[in-house]
This record gives sequence, C-alpha cells and structure tokens, in this order.
Amino acid sequence: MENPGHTSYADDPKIDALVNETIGRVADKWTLLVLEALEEAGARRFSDLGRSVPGISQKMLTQTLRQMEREGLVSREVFAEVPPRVEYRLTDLGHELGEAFCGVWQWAERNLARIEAARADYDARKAP
Amino acid sequence: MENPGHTSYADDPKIDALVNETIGRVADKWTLLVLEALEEAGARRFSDLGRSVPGISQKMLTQTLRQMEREGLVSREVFAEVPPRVEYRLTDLGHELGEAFCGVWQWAERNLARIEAARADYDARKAP
DNA sequence: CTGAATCCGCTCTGATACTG
DNA sequence: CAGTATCAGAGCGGATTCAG
Repeated sequence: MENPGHTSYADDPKIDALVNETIGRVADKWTLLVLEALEEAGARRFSDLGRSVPGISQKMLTQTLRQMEREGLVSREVFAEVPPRVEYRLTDLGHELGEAFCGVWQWAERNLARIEAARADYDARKAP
Repeated sequence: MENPGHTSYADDPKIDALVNETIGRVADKWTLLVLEALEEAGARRFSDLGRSVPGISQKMLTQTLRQMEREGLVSREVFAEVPPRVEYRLTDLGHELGEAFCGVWQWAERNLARIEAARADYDARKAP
C-alpha cells in the first residue's frame, strides 16, 4: 500500500483528462461485450457477432463497431461478394485493451459474492 | 498466444452475465474518477471530493458515492458535529478495483498517441 | 447480408431551489 | 457543510423501414 506507484497515473492533469476521456469512450457496456466476443474468435462477421452478443440491437452493434474502429480497436474487412460479407477482428491495440480489462473482469468475478453481500447489506440498512 | 487462458473469463453464461452487469455498474465515468480521487487520499469529505473531481456536479457526486457505497467500494463516516462532516474512503474492495483498473489506465496512457492517430486516420478516410 | 435513416420513449444529467 | 427535491434538456437505445 502506501504508494507502490499506482495511485497517480499521470502527473500532468492534461494527460489525465485525456486518459479519462479515452476510457470513457472505450469502457461502455457494448464495447466490453463486443471486445469479449471478438477475443474468443479471431474474426467474425456482422450477423455472427450480433448473435453472439446477448441483447444487442443491430443499431448498437453498428454504432459500437464504428466507434471501436475509429479508436483503432477493431479492423473491418469487406469482401466484394454477394451476398456481402464483412469481417471484424481485434487489432493489436484492441487485444491489449482486452488484456487490460482482464484484471477488472477477474476482480468482478472474484468478488461477485462480496459485492452482492455489500448490496444486500446496504439495502437492508436503507429499507428495513 | 492463441489461448493463454484469458479469453473466457467464465464458463458459466449465468456468471458471465452477472459479471457484465457488475462491471456495468462499476465502470462508469464518475465512478472511475471518484475512485482515482479516493486512491490518492486516504479519506476525503464531500466538498473536498467535489473539488478534486474535474467537472462533477453535486448531484452526480452524491449519486455516485451512494452507488459506490452500495456496491461496497467506499465507506461513509458521519461525524456528529456542526457544521456536519462526512468522510469517504475506499474499502478493501474498492482499493482492489482501483488496482484492477490500473491496467486499463496504463493501457490508455500508454496508447494515447496510437488512439489519437487511429481516430485522425479514420476521420480522414471518412470525410476527406 | 450489411448496413443507414428515422421516429420515439426513457434515462441520465445539470441547474436550481430548499432543508437540517 | 452535506445533502434532498424538482424540473427541463440532451442523449441513449430499441423498433422499424429502406437501400446496396
């Protein structure tokens, strides 16, 4: 504890703001789920992806993929065929992000019970 | 690589859904910022926190702190004084989450330039 | 099949005012 | 100081429709 070097991620508040903004764009629900879906398979096409992400709508899938593409997390390959085929895959950057999130994922998985207990406890104290 | 064990975080889809839901509640913008602010200082009072989190409104600060308290991330200590004083600090759980997010933070910081470049490139291709 | 475009309800947020 | 209450605007996200 004390200060092993992980408390301050950036000394420059300018950088800090940029980092926060970046995380904000990258850490939303659908992005996480698509990231996970793409980590399991090397490449996936649009509909396939839609089917493997639980409750995502076509609009949100499109939107999420566009944003991820813009941030450089996924690459998009269009095949000149009929019917059209488009494949998405993680870039190196995207894969690295997936690995980084791995820690958060594991934290959540490891502490599900604790969190559930905390919530139950809180609710019990609030509405007895 | 191929499959070093970090692709599938949970075999049980039930658990997987729970984990996603948990992350959804814990990975929002304000929570991240408050988490960071609280990691730097052991304990902080309400207004102090408000001042150290860039553009947060009083309403969002209250809301975020309540939720974090509910999830067991922060503890809230009220002092019976006048004027009132309330101190917030991270629980062990909260601190562990902070460490888990450290990886994402570092990823973002390390790749700011790459992301910026990807975005510029994407925008250039889209609107030339 | 892979999208883009539109309509629309609902939530999330910020501003403001008020309380203990 | 540390909140709660309320209201209005912005934006998210789903359903549907249309196009290449």
